[in-house]
Amino acid sequence: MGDEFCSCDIVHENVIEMVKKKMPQEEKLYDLAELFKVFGDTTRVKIISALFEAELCVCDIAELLHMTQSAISHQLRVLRQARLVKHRKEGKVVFYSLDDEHIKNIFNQGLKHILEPRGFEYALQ
Amino acid sequence: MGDEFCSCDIVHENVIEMVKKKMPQEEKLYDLAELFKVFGDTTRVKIISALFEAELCVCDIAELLHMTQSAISHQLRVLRQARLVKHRKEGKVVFYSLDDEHIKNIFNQGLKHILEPRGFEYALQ
DNA sequence: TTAACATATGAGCAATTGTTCATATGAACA
DNA sequence: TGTTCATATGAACAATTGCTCATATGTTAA
Repeated sequence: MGDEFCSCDIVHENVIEMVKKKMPQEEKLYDLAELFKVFGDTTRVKIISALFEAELCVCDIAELLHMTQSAISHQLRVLRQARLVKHRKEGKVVFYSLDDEHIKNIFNQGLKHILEPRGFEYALQ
Repeated sequence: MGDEFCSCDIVHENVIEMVKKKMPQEEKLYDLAELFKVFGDTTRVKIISALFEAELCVCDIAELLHMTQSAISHQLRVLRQARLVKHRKEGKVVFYSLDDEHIKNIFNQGLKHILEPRGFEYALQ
């Protein structure tokens, strides 16, 4: 028994079967990773964080983050495609804002983890 | 006024100042991005998802995900360093489990976003 | 229409990342 | 002690990513 993927013999087959049955579909987990990937960049996190406070145009964000308009525009595209921001045009100016109530929750849960005091065992790592 | 970062003149200075004051420290946002980066990989998401169901040894995970022991071990290292999993040794075997109550919340909030029906405007993108 | 401007986008490049392969570590047992 | 086995780790390589630069798009005003 056991695939070629692990050389070991002590695989706990019954536990594996149980876990396999309970796990979400592969596709959902893939999408989930794709979503978190979007949150996994400092620039994008900053943009999201800024949009919590106010609707902003591309130039505002560029100015705020001290980055080029192009760089911001590229990242806004990623955020748009992930359905995290929406935009509203007013003449030449495009205003961006957050598009989802879940975003703040995801964000805050993440912050809770970050701010949690580190246990003893981790001080050693 | 305005830095060299954005060529535009219509920057909303007052809004920018307000947002700048309200935003979390740069360092916290960096750490947050680092955390989400860990969630932003299919293999790691699968590992976390599996550990929701049961404590597993490295070989179990490798078998479950049809991946090599080495690949899994490398990823467990990343998860350990992000304080997302903890390990327990029993002889030669190392059992991994989740290390944080927040993880499930982050995960579930992400799933809510994924599962949300897409709005009309996004069908066009 | 033409000029000016706000934003979007494609190509290119450097930096980062995830896997594989080979090997090291460290525990159990003969 | 030496062997076996479960896991960890370093180097190398391919794939991905985020930025820059140049330019395209689309809107406003002269």
